[in-house]
Amino acid sequence: MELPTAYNAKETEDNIYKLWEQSGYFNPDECIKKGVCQKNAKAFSIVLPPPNVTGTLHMGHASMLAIEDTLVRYHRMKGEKTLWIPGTDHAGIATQAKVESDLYKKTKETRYDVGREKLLALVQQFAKESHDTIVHQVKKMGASLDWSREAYTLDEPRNKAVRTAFKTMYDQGLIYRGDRIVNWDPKMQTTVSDDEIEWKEETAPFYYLKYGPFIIGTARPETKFGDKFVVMHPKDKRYAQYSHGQTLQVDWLNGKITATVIKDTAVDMEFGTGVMTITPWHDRVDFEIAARHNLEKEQIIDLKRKLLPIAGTLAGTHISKARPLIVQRLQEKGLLASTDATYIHRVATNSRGGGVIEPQIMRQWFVAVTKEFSFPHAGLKGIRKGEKTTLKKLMLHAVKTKQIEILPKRFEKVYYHWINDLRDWCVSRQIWFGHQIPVYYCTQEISNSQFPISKQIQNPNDQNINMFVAAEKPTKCPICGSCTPQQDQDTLDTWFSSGLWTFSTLGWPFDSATKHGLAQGKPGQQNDFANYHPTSVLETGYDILFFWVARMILLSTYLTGQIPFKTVYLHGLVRDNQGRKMSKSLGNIINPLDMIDKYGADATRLSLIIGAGPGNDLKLSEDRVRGYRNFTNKLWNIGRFVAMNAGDLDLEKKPALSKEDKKILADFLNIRKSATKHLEAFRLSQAAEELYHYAWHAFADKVLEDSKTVLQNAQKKAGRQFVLKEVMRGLLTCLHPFTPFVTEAIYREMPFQNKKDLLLVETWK
RNA sequence: GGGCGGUUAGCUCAGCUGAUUAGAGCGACUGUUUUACACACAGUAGGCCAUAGGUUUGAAUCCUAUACCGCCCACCA
Repeated sequence: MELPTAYNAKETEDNIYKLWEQSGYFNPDECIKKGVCQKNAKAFSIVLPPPNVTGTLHMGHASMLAIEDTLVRYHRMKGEKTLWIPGTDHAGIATQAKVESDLYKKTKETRYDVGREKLLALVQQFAKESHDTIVHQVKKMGASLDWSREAYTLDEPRNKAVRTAFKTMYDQGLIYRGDRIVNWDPKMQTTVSDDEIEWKEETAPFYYLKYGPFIIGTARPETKFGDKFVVMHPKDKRYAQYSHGQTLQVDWLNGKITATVIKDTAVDMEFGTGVMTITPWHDRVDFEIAARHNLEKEQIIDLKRKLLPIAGTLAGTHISKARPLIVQRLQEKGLLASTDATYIHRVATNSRGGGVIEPQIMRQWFVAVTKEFSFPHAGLKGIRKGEKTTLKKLMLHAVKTKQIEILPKRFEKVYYHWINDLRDWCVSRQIWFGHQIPVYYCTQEISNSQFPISKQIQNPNDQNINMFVAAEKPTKCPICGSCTPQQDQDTLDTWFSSGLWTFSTLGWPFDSATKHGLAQGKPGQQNDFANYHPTSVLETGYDILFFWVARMILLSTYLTGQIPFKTVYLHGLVRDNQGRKMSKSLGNIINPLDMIDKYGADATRLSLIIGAGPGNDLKLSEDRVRGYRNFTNKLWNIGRFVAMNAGDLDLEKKPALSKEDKKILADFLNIRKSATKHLEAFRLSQAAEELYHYAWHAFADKVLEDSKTVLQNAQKKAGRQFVLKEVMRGLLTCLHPFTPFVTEAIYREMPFQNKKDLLLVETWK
């Protein structure tokens, strides 16, 4: 057959992907059915970190897909029962923020203008389109995912898992409702978790104010109305004359107030004057000081950042307008001692497209990470059923006992450190797109109450609400027996549903009678959890170690009694060739689809694998991709040479091999052995590099060149032809996980004996 | 403030448990259109492996310190 002299990735790849999909081999059940995998073979499973349905894939996703697909293909070719589950993440705040911003740009309407139902319809529409784009891109990369098991963090089976998880944790007291200080985003009108905060540096005037005999400093004079407590370090000699609990009359913003002296070690004696007043409602550190001394807390700023009646004449004024007025008043009253205009401080913002965070004390739902409970499962190594533990301890336990290994190892330390400082996790959000909290209120008892629950902040001590938690929507109220209970309007943090990902995609929760998985909802796949959990590898970027990896460990160990995965492989960030983050504003984004279009998916994949170690950032340039495109072409021509020169070999009898022939075979076997070793140790880069080097500079440059003369010799010809075909077959097999398209395309043209229908399921010995 | 990582050819990086003439890719230069491939081939140039000490028969590799670059966490009113 006449083959073109240059490999054309663009014309080949989509057809090859179709062949793979049609073969069914991405689904391990099909592999078993068709006999390319044993039913009792060792399992290898990965859940794809679900991309957010907020737009399109970037190079980071491409790198993730390349790494995972390489591992998956390798293990599939090793004959393991291999499952890679695809899915997408609804990404609550991020997605809703994107749709809200698009809506506002288009029609100048806010979410409150269009209402919950219409906004959700818009979000779902956007999510659907985004999903389709993502799936298309994922396929373009050649990812061998089992699409028959595709999941979505917000679909019905996952919703069932979320409701069950919430209910289980609530029943054991690990989810509770509490009035605590949270990060409130006034722009998105929702709480956000500690991890979702991004600190931005800002220069703002810093004011020194006279507070009775003291000088206090602040960058936020608008919070100072209610300051009745003045705090200093108990060992500060400068203020030894003042004693804890002592009161003094102070002339303040709205006239005379009674101030109380508090001594607390949280005060830094070196900073400023060593004295500060506190605003417990709007500052975490102040909140903790107030909690320690049981001090009164007062709200100053409302949820829209407007001042409350405590501000007197300024009540109802937005703080951005109020601030200069307050400074002016301070000046008039002679309370302003001095101003430092060059003060640099850091402002907390919502990294998911929101605004400046205003801490607030609010009634929200929390996961208790330090509360003791008795462990409900048997089978988790090192913890007995009924043993007292905490969620924090579970998270530490799984890694400390080496049941979970984090690569690179140095991230284990980072992980421990993060857990040690972990506070209870606020899981309720006031956005509309997400899993609605499975909490219900009896409408008989709370007829005057307002929903959503966050609005009840005006009356935080109200304990009269009759509520209950249910995994299934109740038809009749179990409290009054007659009303239709109303569901809480809040939604859950998106990471709560992604934290269940390894098992919510494998059939959890189970029907207690049949032990069959319910979430999967497909007959024949009910044993997915038994077969594939814990998953083998969790591969993701190191930037979401805390957001996601830690939470999966928490939720999986607690809810299933199993670790979610055995190995965590953390890849680095893909940066531009100068080491800068890729961003729209810098205009340095390299789009994976562009690279695939120009150079092929194989070249794009190699450029993301070679030179990338776990945890290390990768600098990518178009030159690199072009270089690997050249390699795919080289490989194609190696294939052509072998097909042209060894095609007429008699397949029936094995010819005699010369010493050189044997050496060539042995050399290749060494390379394969080494590649195997590297892959088992997750050194993908090393494996790919050695194979690359062998194919080009050993097999092509030496063996093929030498063969040109050997093949002229009638005695030696058959032996050499045999060797060329053997090595070619092995080389295609070993390279297939890295460059699946071109190797599959060559394989189709090769005159091999007992060829499999696809290289995809050729055996890696 | 605490922690972590990096510093090897012009650029991007390998170099795993110490002994290599210190490597690869891209780029540069010279030559070659040879019937697998010019997206190629043959060759050339280019490195006191950040700095200073130490351990060792032997260090790019292990230890200590310093400098610079980067990242993460905490956060000071």
